[in-house]
Amino acid sequence: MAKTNERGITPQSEDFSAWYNELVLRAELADRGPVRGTMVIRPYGYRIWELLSGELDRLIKATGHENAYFPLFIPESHLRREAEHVEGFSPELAIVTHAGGEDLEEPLVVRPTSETVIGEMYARWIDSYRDLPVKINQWANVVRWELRPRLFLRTTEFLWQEGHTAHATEEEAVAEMMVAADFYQAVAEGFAAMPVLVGDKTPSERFAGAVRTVSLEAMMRDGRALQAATSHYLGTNFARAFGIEYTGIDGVRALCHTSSWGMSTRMIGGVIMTHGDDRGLVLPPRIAPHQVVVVPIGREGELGPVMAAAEALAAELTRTGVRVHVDTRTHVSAGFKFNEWELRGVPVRIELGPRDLAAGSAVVVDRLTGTKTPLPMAEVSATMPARLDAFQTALFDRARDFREAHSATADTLDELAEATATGFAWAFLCGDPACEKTIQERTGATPRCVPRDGAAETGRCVACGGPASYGRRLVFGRAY
RNA sequence: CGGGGAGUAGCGCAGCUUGGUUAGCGCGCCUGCUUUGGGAGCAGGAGGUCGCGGGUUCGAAUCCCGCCUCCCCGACCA
Repeated sequence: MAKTNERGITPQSEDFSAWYNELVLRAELADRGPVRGTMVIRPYGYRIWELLSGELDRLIKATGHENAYFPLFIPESHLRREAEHVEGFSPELAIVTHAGGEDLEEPLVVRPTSETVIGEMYARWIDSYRDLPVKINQWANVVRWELRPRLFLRTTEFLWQEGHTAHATEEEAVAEMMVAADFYQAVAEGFAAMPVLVGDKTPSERFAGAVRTVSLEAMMRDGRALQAATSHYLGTNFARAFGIEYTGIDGVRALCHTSSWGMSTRMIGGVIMTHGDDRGLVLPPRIAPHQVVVVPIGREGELGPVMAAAEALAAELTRTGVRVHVDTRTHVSAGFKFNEWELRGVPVRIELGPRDLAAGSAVVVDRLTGTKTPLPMAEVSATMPARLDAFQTALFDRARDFREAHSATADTLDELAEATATGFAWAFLCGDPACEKTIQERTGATPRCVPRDGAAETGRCVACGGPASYGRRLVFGRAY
């Protein structure tokens, strides 16, 4: 365990996971629940989730999906209908065997995901090609029993959104999978300022029961990969298992092609590990609960006018659409507040004291650079939206530059091991799962995805030297 | 599940080896006064089933046995 004085947090370079744990707790994003692996999302963390999920919800609706809600409990027998699916999830299921004071006739599984219940219902609702496509999303909690929990990254219960669609053809279902991947990328890059590589999973990394899985992979500041969201083309696997069929225009009975896609509270963990530094969290303005915090400074006698000016400035900022918070606490010092709001990742701090009032100005402080800029009061709110936009862009650019600086092509296992020790490796793979296994055993890294933007290229498998599949290099990394 | 570490006040810890007053320290908390431009000061105060159960003993936070929980590192996962 790394040492830390009671005021600071363990530096990233000393112990990244200690840094992460301390930060989540100290910034009051979340706390551990009484049951191992469970998490309480505190108001500050939940607000981030609201901002993130609000944007995603808007995009989901804008692409023609409707929200609904399906039950938490799934009859165990239903889950068993899709063989690969059960097999994939069985080690992490929570099962209720006793309820209402009696043993249940049939155990109930607490949903680890809802393909099965939703499939069951779709089978009931879909009769004709005229009923298609069905495009439904739900916001829900799911439970996957975790052996090694981490707040936000891997908790036994987590919040997410799961979209489930049914289509007449493979082309439509695959296109749907890509629509979802696109809006996930828009949220990750445009709001979380987290650059992602989007592409197919290899068969061994695919979702249990899927024909294709597309994931978004981001690099954390310790060089490891985080899967930020996934989107699946399920083929007719679930349609066959649950009887999701329609009669076509030609009168022929056919199986639907389905898709599913999800983004979870893990994204918050990604934000923390993409942007945070040794002083604490750094939040992208678009998902920051407070984009600006005003810290009034002054002795008791002179605090009145300062507070009044702070409130007036805040009102002005609110009018320009900025989320602003005035820290009116009088029992902690100004210096304490500076440190605390830096720890909690507020993009811009405004210091306002008697000296500023006299000069008709305020001091604007940037969380990323620490730069303090005295500005005439009138300019503070006028320039704030642009300042926040620039901050958002700077965060994204910094994260992308970091990823590029920690990525390398690898044509041998040694090169792959070296690159993935600190970041990503781009390498060829033949497609044999045995080679993936070899690579993981030798380097700890796994293929994260086949980046859809990767340049077309051919070569030899980094593990066996055989001819490469996929027509391009895959990204490898050590995964969270 | 395997390996390592830890359970003592809200948080972080000392005390345990070598049993013995009323279990300490820092931070935080409460009250008052002074303070406030980078984690304020002084004074006073509150706060403890020493993880749980059993045992040894005149006497256990301390020694012995059993159990539970949490954290970290490895194999599966959004």
